[in-house]
Amino acid sequence: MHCGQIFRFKAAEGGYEVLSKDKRAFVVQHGRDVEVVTKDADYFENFFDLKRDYSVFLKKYGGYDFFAKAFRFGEGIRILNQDLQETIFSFIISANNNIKRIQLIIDRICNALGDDMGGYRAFPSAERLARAGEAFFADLGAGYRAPYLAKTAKMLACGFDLQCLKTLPTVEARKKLMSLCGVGPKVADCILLFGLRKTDSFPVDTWIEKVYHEHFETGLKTREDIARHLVGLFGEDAGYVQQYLFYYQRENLWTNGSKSDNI
DNA sequence: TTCCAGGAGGGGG
DNA sequence: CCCCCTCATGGA
Repeated sequence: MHCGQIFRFKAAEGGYEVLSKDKRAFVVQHGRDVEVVTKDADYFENFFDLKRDYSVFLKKYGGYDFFAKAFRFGEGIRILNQDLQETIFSFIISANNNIKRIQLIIDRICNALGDDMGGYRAFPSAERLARAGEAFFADLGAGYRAPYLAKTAKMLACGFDLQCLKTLPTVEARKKLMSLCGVGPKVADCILLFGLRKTDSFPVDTWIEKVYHEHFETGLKTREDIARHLVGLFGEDAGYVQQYLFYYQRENLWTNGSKSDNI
């Protein structure tokens, strides 16, 4: 839950309450197994990508020492299949922000505008977000992202074609996503990966930039170049590899306060 | 006080 | 195309 793909979850009943779109699940870990309790089993089976065998990534990339450690550390990670609109708004908010505050802002948006589902609230529609306007987002503490959110909500409510993105090649879908206000290269990559399952995407944020310079090579400078290089290296597996590396890097710097992991 | 967080938009060259 | 600056907000 803590690998930064999803922002609507909280501790509950010995595990977590997980919200996606207008649906809810409770997850509890028992040793190596995780129990998922929900009324929408099919939705969350797809959401958590439960049919895929993730051990193949260790077999393929275990030769990279840093990846092998990252995989074992983050074993159980899934690339989530999230609602596209929710993913778009969530990651616009994520720009130059920290996860705790991203969670807070999204929580406030749902509490203010989401349908009451009986015990929790749904993520509001683009139409409702568009009606709320820029001031609404500013009042919630979205900061300078408030106008981005308002503009993108308006675009999505006014017929921006999200449907075609699923069948579009990754490069084309990326270009189209970046025409949304507040969606640059990195945010687009997150939307491609978590909202459209384009796994030939490698979101490069400040943490992945550190990973790259510490464990790969240092030839490339811009995040765009690094992302392109890593997609070239891992292809359709790029998104999976990225997630293990991101989680490991971030969690280690948190708990140890230093990079204790150079190999 | 300064730095940092799952960066992006805008201007100028 | 590139480089540079600025943009809220809150915690460390």
